[in-house]
Order: sequence, then C-alpha cells, then structure tokens
Amino acid sequence: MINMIQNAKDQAAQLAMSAYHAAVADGSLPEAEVKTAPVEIPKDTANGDFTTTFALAASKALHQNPRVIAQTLLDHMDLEGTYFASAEIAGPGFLNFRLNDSWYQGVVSAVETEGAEYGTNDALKGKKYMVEFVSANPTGPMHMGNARGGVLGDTLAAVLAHSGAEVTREFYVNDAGHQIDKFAHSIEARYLQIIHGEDAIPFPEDGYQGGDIRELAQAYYDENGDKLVNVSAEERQETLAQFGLSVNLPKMKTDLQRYKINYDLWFYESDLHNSGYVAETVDQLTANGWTYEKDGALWLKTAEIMRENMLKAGKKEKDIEKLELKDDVLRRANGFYTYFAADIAYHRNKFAVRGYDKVINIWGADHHGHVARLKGALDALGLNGTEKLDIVLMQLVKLLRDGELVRMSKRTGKAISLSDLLDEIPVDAARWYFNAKPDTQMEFDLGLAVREDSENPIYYVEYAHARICSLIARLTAEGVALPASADASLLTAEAERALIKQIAQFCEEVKLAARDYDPSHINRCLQELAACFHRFYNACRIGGEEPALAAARLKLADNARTVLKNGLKLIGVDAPEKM
RNA sequence: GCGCCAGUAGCUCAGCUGGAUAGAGCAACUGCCUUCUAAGCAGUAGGCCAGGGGUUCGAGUCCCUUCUGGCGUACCA
Repeated sequence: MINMIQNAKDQAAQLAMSAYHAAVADGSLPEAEVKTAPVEIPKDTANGDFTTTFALAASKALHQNPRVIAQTLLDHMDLEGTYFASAEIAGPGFLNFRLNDSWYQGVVSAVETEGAEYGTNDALKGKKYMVEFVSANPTGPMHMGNARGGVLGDTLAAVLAHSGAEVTREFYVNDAGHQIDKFAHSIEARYLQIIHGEDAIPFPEDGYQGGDIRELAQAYYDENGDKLVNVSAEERQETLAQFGLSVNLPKMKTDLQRYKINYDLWFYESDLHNSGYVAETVDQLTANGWTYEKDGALWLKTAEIMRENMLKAGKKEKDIEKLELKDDVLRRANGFYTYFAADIAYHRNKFAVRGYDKVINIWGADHHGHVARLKGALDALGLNGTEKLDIVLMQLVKLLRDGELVRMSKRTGKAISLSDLLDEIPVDAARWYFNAKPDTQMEFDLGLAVREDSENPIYYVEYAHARICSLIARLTAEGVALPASADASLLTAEAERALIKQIAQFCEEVKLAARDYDPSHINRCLQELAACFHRFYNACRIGGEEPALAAARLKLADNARTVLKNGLKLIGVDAPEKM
C-alpha cells in the first residue's frame, strides 16, 4: 500500500503550494486561481529526482517571469522533515527536488514490511469489477487471437485486483443462436455422411468445414452408432450440438488452463434464452419506448440512442449525420432473438442482477462497430453503459516464423490454434509476449520466443531473479548475514539509488496498468528493474565489503528479488530460483 | 463514401495526458570472466517522431489536413 513515488510527489506539490500561499500572504506574489502543483520525474536525474512545473504553469496567471516565481517559492520553502535534501531552480523555471536518505529508507522498509503484498494499492477498494475475455465461439478450436485476449484479460484482472478491486473473470459461452445452428447442421451432415456416404448427404453451404467437425461426428457415431438416424431432424441436431459442446467446452477449459488462465464463471447464453431473460429485456426496451416493428422484425432505435450520446459527448450534428447511423434488429421476422438482443440481456444481467460497478470486455478489434451500440442499449435500459462498460479492443496477432507469415500449423495443416502454439513455445514466453498494449497490431515471431538468449527479454528478467537467489544462498552460506532490514543511508552509490528508485516505481506501474487497462506496464517495469539490478550487481560487490555495507547490499538484493517475484506473479510468469 | 485504431532508430516498442538535449531492448561495432550466475556489465554508432499547416513561453503529445497500414459499416456472432 505504501507508494513512495506518490508520497514524494504529493509532498513536493504540497511544498510548492504552501510556499505559494506563504508568498501570497506576505505580498511577494499576487493571488490567483492556481490549482495543484504538477509534479513530474525528470528524464535526466541531473535535473533532480522530482520536479514541479508550478512556476511555468502559473506564470501567465501571476503575470510574472517563471524563474522569479520559482525563486520566490524557494524563499518561502522549508525542507526540514521532508523527503527532500534540496530544491533548486533550473532551466526556464523548473523547481527541482533532490531526495534524501529518509525517502530511500522508506522504499526499502516498504518492501520489507509488505513482502508479497508490496505493489498493491487500494485505489479500487470496494469496487466490483468483472473482466470478460476470450468468450470464443465453442464451435471450434480457439485461435491465436484468443491467446492474446486470454493473457491480456487474465493479467488485467490480476492488476485490477492488485488495485483493491473485487474481480471476477468470466467466459461467455455462445451456446445459442445461429452459430450453434450452423454447428449442429454441420455435425449432422458429417454424421449422416458416415452412415449414408459422403455423396448421399450434401454438406451445408455455410457449414463449418474444419476436420474437427468430422471428428465430433465420428466420436458420436463410435459411441452411439446410428441411433439418431430415425429421430426428427430437430432432435438429432439438438443432440449433436449438445454432444459437440460437451466435447469442445472442456477442451477449451483445458487449453486455457495451459495458459494458467482460470475463470470464476462460465456464463451460458442459452440460460438467458431459456429463463426468458432475453425476452424480458427486449420487453423492457419496448416499455421504455426504444423499439418499433418493421418488416415483421422488432428493431431497436440504436441510431437515435447513439445520436443523443454523441450530442452529449459534444459531437457536432453535421458529423453525426455523416455516420449514417442504423438501427438494429432485436427479434427477427422468424421470431428468434438476435445475438445483439442476447448480448444486451447478458450485460443487463451483469449490472442489474449482479451489481458490477465496472465491466471490462476484451474484444477483437473486428467488433468495434458493436461497442457504441451495446453501450447505448444499456443506456436505454437506464444502466449507464457509457460509464460502466469499458471495451478493450485488441488488434489481431500476426504470427511469424523467421520473418515469414505463418497461417497454418505444420503439424496439423490447420489454422494455428491456441494449443498448437503452446506445443511450440513455453507458456511463460507466450504470457510475456501477449501481455502487450492491446491497440497495436502485433507481430509474434515463433523463432524469437523460443530462443533462450539475450534477445528474449523474459530470460533477462528471470535471470535477474535466479541470480539474486543464488547470490543470497552463496553469501549467507559464506557467513554474510541477511538482515531484516537494509540501512539505506549506506546505499548511496548511483547504482544502489537507481535500484531503489526502480523498486519504488513498481507501485506506480501497477497503478498505471490499471488506469490504462494496459498490463504491459508491468513487463517494462520488470525489465528495467532487472537492468537496475544487473547494473548494481556489477557495480557493487557484496562479498569482502564492510559487514554493515555488505548486509545492506545483500538485503537490497533481497528486496529486488521480492519485487521481481511479485511482478512476475502478477503477469503469470514463473520466477525461477536457478537457471 | 463514412467511421475506429495505429504510423517514433534497421527491427520490437516506451515516452508519466503540453515540459529541459526524444528513450530502452534487439541487431551492428569496441572492450570486460584466476573473485558473489558473462542468460551479465560498460561503451560507440544509429532520428525530418509518416508529410504539411496551425494553437503558445514550449508540441512526439492538442486542433486541421494529406498519405500509408489494419479493421468495421448484416434480420452474422
């Protein structure tokens, strides 16, 4: 919970603000509307550890030269008892602060007292979050995009939990609707082909061509023979669809578990239909006046809802015109509800029945046209979808091998599935790589991920962890005691200070990852942390140093180990003790 | 057509919501193991931040525009 970066920022801001107020009080600066003082970390540590741009930002409102403002602030500032050893003016009017020992001590002490909890915060405490991800169609094997979405969703959930939220991981099973009909018809055709011959039974034009459909039909036939030949087509399809799902779903669970992904709940679309919740939801929309009938179908006034939302968001009327917004069908002329209707019901359930404060869906970027419509529909139900539903769109993954685009698996000749990928690369490498910023198109090189050398950043980080483990084991065996706490006043070398700062930064990155829904902040932070450790390791020896210094350094290494381990755990990667 | 996302070193990407001389890693080149893991460290080189306009003390970041790539614009899911 202790975040020393935040503490220092807050303190620097407060110092600047109270200096300003003091200056106003004695008349050396004019009174003006000044908000908080922005505090940043300079890129170059030559410019201090923290800096405030207060003087630059306020220069216009105060009608004063920024450097003069900064000097006045400095004259009214007392650093006694703060985290700062000094403050000075630089450049056009930056006010740069330099940290003292008490801050560094605060960081190492935080790691020592918090241990495995270090890095958590309570920004989302008391909030109920759901992350719904993958939710792949259960009619066939999962593909590469599902691997990326799976890792992203799982890690994002972990990051949000680290920020204090109560998080549910959910998989939405599309076991109803058109896709399932297609699935049923496809298996049915293959099943009947087994009995009557391929030529006797036509395969549906839009059916699933994959070999897995044949396997399902064959598996059913092997178990049950021609039992379904003389029943009604409806019963036959229903039975085969259920059989297909009973095979496919456990397989999906197992495949996801290989990625170390475990869901809290698998939610079935069919339940929404069977319980009448979809119908009830559509009726609710009708009761609220948001639907109309046309050509025998029931339509949602999506265009109108979205128009209002856009106007509220400040979009111009003429720009909205250009969008040519269209309404959506909720219930088809044939009486069946659309996927969209079920999706609205599903999300209504998330908010109205289960009471989530925030729902995050990870979707493929090809669904982006659906985002505003779903949010709008929830708004029409009075559920504030615009605010409470966040959709993370994920660009697809291009799979490469030695620079060449890979479409098919060498082994099976089929599209590369999620489990094929894990046959080729270690799960930790997959988790590390797929934990990337969602909105960039990603190229994933199979050759790179399996390489066990420095080109592969995951080994760099894991190596740092293993190195520390063996360092501690070796030195404690040689009689260097590992103290309960590191004395930061002894750790004044540049490499030591940099390492401590990066340890502090970890807390910030967890916060940023939660804020941006981008857990790759953790990857980069760990890579930098590993780099800081390796530099420290090379610059500062432990064995043979003064006992007090050796102890402090060894404990610092131990603290770095704790943070590396916490971070790797957060993104679902092992922290090996030996390599 | 219209819309959404992206375009930063040869490659993969950062850039803290407008701050100081644009940063890492990899690849290339030069050094460092009789001493705690060389899967490491130190260093060199590499840039019209896609192009062009604007907004201001100050722009990779904000606005307009052009170009390039991906995706979408179903009584599919």
